[in-house]
Amino acid sequence: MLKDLSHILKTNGFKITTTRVAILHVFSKDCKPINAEYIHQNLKKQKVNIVTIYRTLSAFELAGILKRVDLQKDSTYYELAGHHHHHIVCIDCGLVESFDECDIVPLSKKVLVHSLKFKSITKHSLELFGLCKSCNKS
Amino acid sequence: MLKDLSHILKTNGFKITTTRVAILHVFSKDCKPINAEYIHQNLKKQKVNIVTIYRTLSAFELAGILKRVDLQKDSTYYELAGHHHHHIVCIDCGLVESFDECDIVPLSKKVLVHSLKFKSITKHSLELFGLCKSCNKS
DNA sequence: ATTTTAAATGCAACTGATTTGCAATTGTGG
DNA sequence: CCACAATTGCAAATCAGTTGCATTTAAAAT
Repeated sequence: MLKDLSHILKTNGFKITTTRVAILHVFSKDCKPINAEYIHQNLKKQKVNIVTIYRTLSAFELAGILKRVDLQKDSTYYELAGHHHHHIVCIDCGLVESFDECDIVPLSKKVLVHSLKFKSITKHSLELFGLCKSCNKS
Repeated sequence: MLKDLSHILKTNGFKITTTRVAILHVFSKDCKPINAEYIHQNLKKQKVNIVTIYRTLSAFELAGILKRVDLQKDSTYYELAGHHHHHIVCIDCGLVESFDECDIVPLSKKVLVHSLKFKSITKHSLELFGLCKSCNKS
């Protein structure tokens, strides 16, 4: 799997550094949206400066390796840019679950037809918010 | 119309201050999502401290007068909490247009049925991103 | 109309996330 | 193995937003 990760770096024109492989590893290990701070804490052995993590996240997003996810939290979350999906976020504890259902494309087309000012739609955000089963009890 | 605005304040248990009426006025004048900085600049005559604006925005959101809108910009945008709608945002110039179409409720229900961890869905975010007619030319 | 009181405001300082400048380090092609 | 550009770390800066506290003010009570 580590070979996979360096392959991602290579095909995107990045140098294969331990730091970047390790960062990618955190993403592929926990398959969920994470932020810079989370990565920082999960790299105890590496001791990577948080600035480097921020720079890496930006670079990876620009290259299309990572996708920014908008969870309406205080900081920016990213996940591996794999297949298209969305999230449900618990407004109480912050738990995140993914789902694949997405009917947005036909909606986008309809909206675009009615739109006065827009010519094209290239992406969308869609996140659901609610209470997870644990938090719903309280 | 100013009477309307003070009425909003009164029914929500706020004092009728010139500052707050003025802030509400900016929202009702330009019918689009705006941020603290925008309000600050559009209150030249009033000279309201930006801290006051931040506090007012929070209070109004809590009271349900304003709704937070997530446009994937650097700062937080709000608009008057009226009827349910969503936005298209130009990824080039930031232009925002609204639309009313929204099929999310049936989708939410389907997702909830399949969800392992969630018990209820209370709200959702949905914004479209693309190029407006001016920016599409370049 | 005047007093009283809690809400509203301004100012200054602070926080937390993220960015920038610059010098030191490290992959990688030649 | 060398040279050079990419990568990293460190310190300081930036930017949105928050907090503490003293002052002001709208509105309720007198």
